[in-house]
Amino acid sequence: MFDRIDPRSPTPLYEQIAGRIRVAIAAGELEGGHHLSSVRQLASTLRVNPATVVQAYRELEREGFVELRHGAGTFVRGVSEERKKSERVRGAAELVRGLLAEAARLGVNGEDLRTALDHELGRKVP
Amino acid sequence: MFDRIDPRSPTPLYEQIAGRIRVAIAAGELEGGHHLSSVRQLASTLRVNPATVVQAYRELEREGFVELRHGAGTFVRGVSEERKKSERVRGAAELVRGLLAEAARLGVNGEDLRTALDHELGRKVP
DNA sequence: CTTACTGTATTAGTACAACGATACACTTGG
DNA sequence: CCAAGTGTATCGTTGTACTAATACAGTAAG
Repeated sequence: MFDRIDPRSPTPLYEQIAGRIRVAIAAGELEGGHHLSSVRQLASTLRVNPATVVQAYRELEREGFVELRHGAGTFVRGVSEERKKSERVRGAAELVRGLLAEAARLGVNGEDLRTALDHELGRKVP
Repeated sequence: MFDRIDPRSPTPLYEQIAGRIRVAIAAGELEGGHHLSSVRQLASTLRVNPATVVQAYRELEREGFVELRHGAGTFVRGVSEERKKSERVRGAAELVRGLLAEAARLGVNGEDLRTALDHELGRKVP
């Protein structure tokens, strides 16, 4: 799962790590109860400090994707399809609100955004 | 134009300043040729360091909204409606691409985004 | 119980953005 | 010309995000 991780990327290491695991869970590749690599193990694999992996795991914990159990390990949380969907909706709403705030800052209105989004999506799924 | 500016906001002072002026120009409240407050004057009004105002003006200059003339002042650039529109479209496209990247990171698909956007926009203009 | 594994907590170092202070250089009106 | 106003350039301080280092504490298998 971790073929390439880029220390020189502007996105922080812990974000890269969390990102991979997050999408794996969201895509259903990792099911509930799955035992993730230990902090030290993954850190060693990635040639990264254990604290960095911890930071990634903590972020995923805040988001409800995993559960850290002291002394036992880190496990993927079981999430119902129902909850997955509502989580996606919540996430989408949050992203869109951020987008609208940014847009207002730039003097771009909602209609322009909708047009742009349709355009981008249209290109990906013609 | 600058009733409140918040030093404790997570958005930097210079961004707040640039933001106000940017939307004022985009909205047509400030026309081409308009002489903006001098760096020191605005800094004094906002109780902020002149360099901070400079940073805001520079950002607006990079974006093509204003022109800084050494010894003379800072002036709003005349922008055609045509260009304003294309700028908005370009800005919107950029924002949307950023949004899609974020969404992918979180496992949120484009359809969810479109739904969320329509929802947000619908609420504002029922 | 002991050991070898797990996560936890605290601290430090590095890099960078933000903001401010100060001296410099150009423009314009008198 | 010159004085008052303008932007310019450079540096230092501060705060914060990121990463690492190291010592601590819980869990579970033997």
